[in-house]
Parts: sequence; structure tokens; C-alpha cells
Amino acid sequence: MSSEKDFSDTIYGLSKKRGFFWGPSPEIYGGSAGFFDLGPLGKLLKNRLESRIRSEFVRAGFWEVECPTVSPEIVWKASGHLDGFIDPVTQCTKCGQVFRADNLIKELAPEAKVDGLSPKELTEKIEELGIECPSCKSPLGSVEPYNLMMKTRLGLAQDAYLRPETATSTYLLFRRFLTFFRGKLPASVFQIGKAYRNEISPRQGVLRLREFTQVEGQIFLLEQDEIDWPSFENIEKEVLPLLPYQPQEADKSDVTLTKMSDALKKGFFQKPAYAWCVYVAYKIFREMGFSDEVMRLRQHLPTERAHYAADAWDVEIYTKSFGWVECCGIHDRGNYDLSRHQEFSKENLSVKVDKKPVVPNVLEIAFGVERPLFCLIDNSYVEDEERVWLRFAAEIAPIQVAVFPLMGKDELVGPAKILFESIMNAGFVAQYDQGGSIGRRYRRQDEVGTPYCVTIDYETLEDGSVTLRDRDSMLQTRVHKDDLPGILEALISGKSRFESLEK
RNA sequence: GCGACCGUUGUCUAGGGGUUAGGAUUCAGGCCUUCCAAGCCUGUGGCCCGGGUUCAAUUCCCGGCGGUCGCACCA
Repeated sequence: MSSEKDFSDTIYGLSKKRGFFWGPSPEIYGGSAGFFDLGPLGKLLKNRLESRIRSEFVRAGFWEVECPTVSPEIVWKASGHLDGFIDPVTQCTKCGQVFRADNLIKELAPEAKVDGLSPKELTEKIEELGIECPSCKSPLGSVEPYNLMMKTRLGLAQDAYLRPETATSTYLLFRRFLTFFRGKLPASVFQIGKAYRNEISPRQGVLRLREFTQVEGQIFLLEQDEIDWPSFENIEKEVLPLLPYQPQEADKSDVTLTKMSDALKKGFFQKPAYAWCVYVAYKIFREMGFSDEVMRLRQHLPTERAHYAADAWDVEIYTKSFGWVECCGIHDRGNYDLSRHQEFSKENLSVKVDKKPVVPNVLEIAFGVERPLFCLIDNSYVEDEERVWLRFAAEIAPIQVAVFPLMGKDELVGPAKILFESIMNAGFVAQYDQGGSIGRRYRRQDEVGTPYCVTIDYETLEDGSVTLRDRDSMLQTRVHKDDLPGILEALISGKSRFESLEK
């Protein structure tokens, strides 16, 4: 087998060649790191993932919303992103190390006053105090503000930022949600949309992007709800691969297959509602086509957690390219966000509990779509002596069925095109191809993961039967063309198996 | 952002101060072909960008952009 680095090259090569994704974008101008274009197949695949995500959220009782990607500065002031992410940084002119300027000054000159100083003033302060690079004693460069958010402007003068997460824009609707949900909590909503992070140094292709599609589900609820969570009963017998923080601290990384009810008893999860969210996240990834063997749920170490987070678990996916990849975070955000927005907006974001105002808590499921997209291609790639193919689950494959005339003869091409039309009309994403030998066309579809191919031949002209070919086994069977929509539907949805078609 | 290495058709790659820049594969068209990348013919397409050195730069130098790895960063 190829090395890890070689394998990601293989995936990126195939993706570029077959039109899953291209980049960095804009390619003809040399590209900017952290931006990628989705080609036709990548977009089809992403649409399928999003629709699985969407239906899984809906099934779990979430309602979808959509908010602007740009919000004025005050929003990010309130959310904490502005202060949290405008760091005054200085860099050593010789060794290149980067430091937080304010922290560095405080550390080396505790009596100096640095709070509220501009980058320019901080630069002067560093000169004044004769501070140099702590590791190599060389002069430091001027202090520059660095913020992870992308800045823009509304009209002439109002500062605004592109959202670094969709969640914050969702929280701003809380009062509207209260009305929509007729004053009842818990209330569950989710959003699928673009988010932007001005990463200093994007790496690993589509795994760390400056612009990406985020999916974030939020449950607004009261503390009591977190304990009394009836839906937990539906999933308490589910067994998930858990990796709590304790074994990690002992440098162990073996998952424990744990029943959810036991996980709660053992204290892996504090609250049933949070545990349920972890299950929902896991279920979404299952629905996207990941098998249990390549997934695990890893709890953040206490040192890894955000200061306000009571608990945090990640869904991780094993890839042949990069090993375990963090794909989804499940966070207990407490009432931090709503409290902050209440404070900054002066709007009442509380509900009445026993006649007293209480700001509700938030549980969150958050992930980007591009990571699972990449992981899925990585996981689906299969290669043997004969061919290369993507073993997508039929339901998420970008193209579901390809239609070929056995040869490019007029008497076969005509009927093949008619059949292609009827398959499209039946609602399938289909592709027609008459270029090259039949074997080459099968291989082409294998390489983009098309689960089924249909071939029209001379027998079709006599009795209406066609060849139906299965991607993974390369087996073929004859069926009547009029039965195809039903057969394909059953195969793709998993209601029947290809082997059972064989007579 | 720093350091090291790197950037040649759609993809993978050979090469190198003066070349018709080579190969494999893909792709398009044609011939052939009654089910798994066959064969034959034809064709499209390339030296990341800018500056410098030089009679001459894709090749050497500098800068930019991008990539890989390491450091840092990753709410």
C-alpha cells in the first residue's frame, strides 16, 4: 500500500482529474490558499451530503434557517470573536517566531501598562522597553493586528465581518424563535451555510479552508431539560465507539463500544440531552455514508476545552490520507452566547421560569461539509490490479446510473438515448456515454463511483432486455428496460440487493 | 508568517542556458468491435507569474503566488 502522503496525492489527483474539486482557487491566477472550487461531481456529492444532513436534522426535530454571512461589528464584539481574535502579534525579524505583543510585554515588563494600546503604541512600547525575541534575542518586527475574521464594510463607514461560524447568526434570532415555537423550549434549529476564517496558513487542501460550508444545529433549552430529555430513551440502547478523556491522558486511543445508557451511568456524559446530541451527530455521519469502523467519538481533554464549555466531544473519521480527522464538534455552550447578546443588544433573551427570568442554555452540533466530503472520497477509494473505483453508497453517489449503447451504432444509439431520457425523467441523476469501448466506459463510471450502468445491445431491440451492471462486483444481469426505474429505485435506496436480481 | 524542499499538457512524469520540450495516460474525432481501460489512424493541449543576468532563460539569480514537510497558528 502507498504511504500516507502518497495516498492524499492519489485522492487529490483523482478529484482534480474527475471534477470533484479543483484548486486552490482562482487557479488561473495562481490561486489563494484555503479556497477551492467544487467541480460538477463534487457539487453533486456535496448536495447529496447536505440533503442527508438536512433530513437527519429534520427527523431529529430541528428546523432549518438561513442568516446573512455578514454582520456588523457589534455582533462579533458580543460573541467574543472580535476580542478573542484580534491579536496584536509581533514577529522576530531573525527566527520568525510569532508572539502576542501584549502578553510578551506583560511577561517581560510586568509593571508596563499595555491594556488598550494600539499596535503602533505597542510597537513603541517594545522599543522603549528594549524587548527582544525571547528565544534568539534578535529585534522584533512591528506589531500588527491579526484577526481570524475577514473584515468588510457596510456602506461607507460601518465595520462588519464575515461570520467565522454560523452559530452566532442563529443565536441572534432567539426572540423570533420563541415566537415561532410558541414560547416553548426546548427549541431546535439548524443552519447550513458559508463561514469564513482567515487562517494564517491553510494546509491539507480542503481540510482547512478560509471559506467553507458549515452545518450547525442548536438546541435552546433549560437546565431541567438537559436532565429530562425524553428522546434519550429512544437511543439508550445504541452502542457508540467512545474515547473518553481518561484513557487519552494515559496515552491510550482504543475506543470502547459503549451503550449510551451505560455511558451516562459511567459519567462519560453528564446530561442526557448532551448525550443525545452526540448520538445525533454520529447518526448524521452514518447517514452520510461512513461506516462504524472508521468513526469514533473522542472527548476533549479538560485542557483542550473552551473555557465556557462544560463538555466537548468530536466525531472523528479515519482517513488513509491523514489518519484520524476531526470532523464534528458537539459543544455544551451553556448560556454564554445568549447572555452576551442580551447584554450587548439590550434585548431580553430570557424566558420565565418560576416567574424569574432565565437565559436558556445551548447545545450545539457543529461541522463543516468539506471535511466529510474529502473523507468520504478517501474512504471510498479502492484500487486493485485491474481498476480504480469509488465505493460510494449508492444513495450518495454523484451519478446514480450511466446509460450506454453497446456500440456507437445508430440502431443502438437511438434506443439508448430514449432509455436515458426515461431514466432521467424518473428522477435519477444519470449520464449517457457512447465514447470508447464498453469496458472503458464502465471504468470511467467506476472512477467516479457510479453504482450502476445500463447497456443497450441487439437483444434489447428484440425483447427489451438490457444489461444492468454492478460497480463493486462487476457482475451483470439482464432486466427489462421498462422495469428499470423500479429496480434502480430499490437498489439505490437499499431496498433490494443486486445479487437478488440474478436469475 | 519563518525555514527546508518543490512548481513542465486534464492527470502522472522525463529533461535541461540555444530542444520540432520527450514519454505514459486522459480527452476529442474516425476505423474496428455483440459487455469490462484491446488495436489502428488523426487531433487538441504544457515549462506558475513578474523582474534580473545573458546574444539567448522553461532551465541560472531575486521577488511574488502556490504546494509538501517542520515551527507557529487552528476561537
